[in-house]
Amino acid sequence: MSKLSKRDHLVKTALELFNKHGFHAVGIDTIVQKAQVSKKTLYNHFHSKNELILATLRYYDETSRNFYVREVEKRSKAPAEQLLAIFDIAEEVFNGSSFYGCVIVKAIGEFSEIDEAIRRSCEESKRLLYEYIEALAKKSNAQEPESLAKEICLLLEGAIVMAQVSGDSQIAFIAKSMAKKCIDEQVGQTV
Amino acid sequence: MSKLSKRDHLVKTALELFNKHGFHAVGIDTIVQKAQVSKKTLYNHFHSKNELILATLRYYDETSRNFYVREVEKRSKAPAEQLLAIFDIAEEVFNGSSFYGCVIVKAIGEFSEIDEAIRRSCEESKRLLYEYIEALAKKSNAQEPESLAKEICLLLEGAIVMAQVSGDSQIAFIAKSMAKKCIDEQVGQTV
DNA sequence: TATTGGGTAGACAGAACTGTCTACCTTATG
DNA sequence: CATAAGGTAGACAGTTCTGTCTACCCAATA
Repeated sequence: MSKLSKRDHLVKTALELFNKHGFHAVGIDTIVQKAQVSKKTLYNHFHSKNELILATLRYYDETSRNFYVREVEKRSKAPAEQLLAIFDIAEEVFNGSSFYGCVIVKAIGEFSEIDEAIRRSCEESKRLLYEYIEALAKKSNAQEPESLAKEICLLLEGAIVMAQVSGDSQIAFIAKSMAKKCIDEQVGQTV
Repeated sequence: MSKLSKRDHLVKTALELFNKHGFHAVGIDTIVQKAQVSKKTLYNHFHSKNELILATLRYYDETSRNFYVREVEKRSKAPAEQLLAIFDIAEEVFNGSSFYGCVIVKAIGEFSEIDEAIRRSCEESKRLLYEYIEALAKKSNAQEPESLAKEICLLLEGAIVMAQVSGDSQIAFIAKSMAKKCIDEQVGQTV
């Protein structure tokens, strides 16, 4: 019980720090200090920093995708509209205080040529996101759901980078209007 | 003369390493070893690692944007087609052996909350890219060139991330077809 | 030839980071 | 109460990193 919550707390704290400052820039000492946990405890739960990073990425992957899925279903029941809702949610994320770009992309940037396990975990994460979007595309009876899903993913990734660089969360709505055109083309004037 | 070329060589080597492994992951020792230059020489030219990073980003910004501008002009004279050519060039870049995602995005991810000068340099770099695209959009008589330029930038950034994660350079052509729709909408069936 | 500038190699100091380990504390339970 | 599990604080070893500095070398030039 307390074991799980300590571990969980460590992962959450680490995610916050990694997300903000990057993975190499944040040391173990900083993490345990911020998490109010002893170094021993951290190394009881994780054999190494890279293992903590992996756990952090898995945690982010799950909570972040869960969040999107939940919010999407909250906003609409029509699959085509759900695809569009993704961008409304993204805008709110961009606007939030803990947005520093995509932590998965950050991890790939720092580890793709250094740690194979981290690289794979990141690919998996992006693949799962794609599959979720593809499933929505199929449900909305798109003519070429794979193609539409790639387009939506591309728009989402583009919006994330633009929002990170410019700080303008409204870019999400530009991406949304572009997504609408892609969807309409394949589904035929839904919204 | 030899001074300039040493400096230049250092910057090129550093860019290669930073691009591949990230900025924090690459140490000064690695750079001087790979560049076949003594540590003293490096610190004669740059006061600190961060200054070397700044020079590296400036160098990348110039050469990379120059490369795009040159290639674009080589491929077409019509501004609307030039906007599309950007994605053909991007595909070739993605396919190249030295593509590891956008080094500017990588730098923002590692330094945006750590080093203000680096952050500003990255923003400037992306701004200059945007302005180049906006200029092309204006030349192609787009109804809303700012809006079109944002769309093209978004598609380009999205394609870079997707290519980096999936390793599939063909994503550039998906972005290109999406860009074509955006352009046609504002310019009126050009290509 | 003598000198000077700019290079090399690399030792070194000092800081920071990862990971280990000891010594102590707290809390739940038999 | 006694004990055991799991926590804390933090010293410590060993490595690595940044940045400095010394000692030497080579090539061009007065």
